[in-house]
Amino acid sequence: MNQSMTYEEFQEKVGNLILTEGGNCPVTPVIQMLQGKWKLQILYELCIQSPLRFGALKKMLKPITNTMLTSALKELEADDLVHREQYNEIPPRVEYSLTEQGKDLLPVFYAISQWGMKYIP
Amino acid sequence: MNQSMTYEEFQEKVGNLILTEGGNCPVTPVIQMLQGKWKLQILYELCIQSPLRFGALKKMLKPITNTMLTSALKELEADDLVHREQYNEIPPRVEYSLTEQGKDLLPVFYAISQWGMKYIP
DNA sequence: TCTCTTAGTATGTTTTTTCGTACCAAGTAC
DNA sequence: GTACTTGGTACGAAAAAACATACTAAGAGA
Repeated sequence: MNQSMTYEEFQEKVGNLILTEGGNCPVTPVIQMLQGKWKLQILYELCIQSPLRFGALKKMLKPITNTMLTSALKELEADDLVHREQYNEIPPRVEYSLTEQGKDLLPVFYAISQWGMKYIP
Repeated sequence: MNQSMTYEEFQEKVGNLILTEGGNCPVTPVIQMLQGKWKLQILYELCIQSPLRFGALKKMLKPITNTMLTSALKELEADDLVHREQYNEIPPRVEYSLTEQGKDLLPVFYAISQWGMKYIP
């Protein structure tokens, strides 16, 4: 969407879409999929830099615990947003990157960054 | 952002931005502000239809409880994303709408809806 | 042999969210 | 006088999320 779309245009476009789809909303399930303390953060880090190893990701999201990072990554993988590549080396190496579906979330992060640049001091 | 921006272009643009801002990232704080089970849902409902009364909002987010809706709305109001207009009538009437800052989140929801239309069956 | 490495897992506990129920004001309709 | 209305609040209980800590494999280097 270009930045010049008005509120009313959005209501018309997306609002009508939702009404005509009969409850099959294209936004609500996505919101739910991205819910959780770390998911958006992880996806965003992988937008900026990719692939990233488990340890690197952990360092970037600093106060995160192993358990949290593991479980969030598993869920993102299950939703096919993140790809996990395991190399059978010692010590182990695992690299995480965005899938095509994950990369398609870029416009979301771009829109967020636009808002942030306007309003975050 | 137009849909044709590539992953690499985003990395370059936003990635450089973050590096040059020295940790003052325009995305992370926004993500955190929008965190919580109901906040994005509420904002989205107010994108589609506005203003909405407390009761109407509650109906749209159906399994939500009074407590949750109240606290989420308060936080959104504190972040100046949602405006609360109280009419002194009996029975009480309170209407919620997006502020200008709130309306500026439209591109985010538009981007989400684009993703949803592509990938949600 | 001892230590270091990485990418986790297992466990139990603490902290945070969320829920459920009851309650309020104060005017209108019956 | 009774019930109904709305937009909440208060409280404790239940559920969920997050945490800290300890542990693993299996090779490299000292």
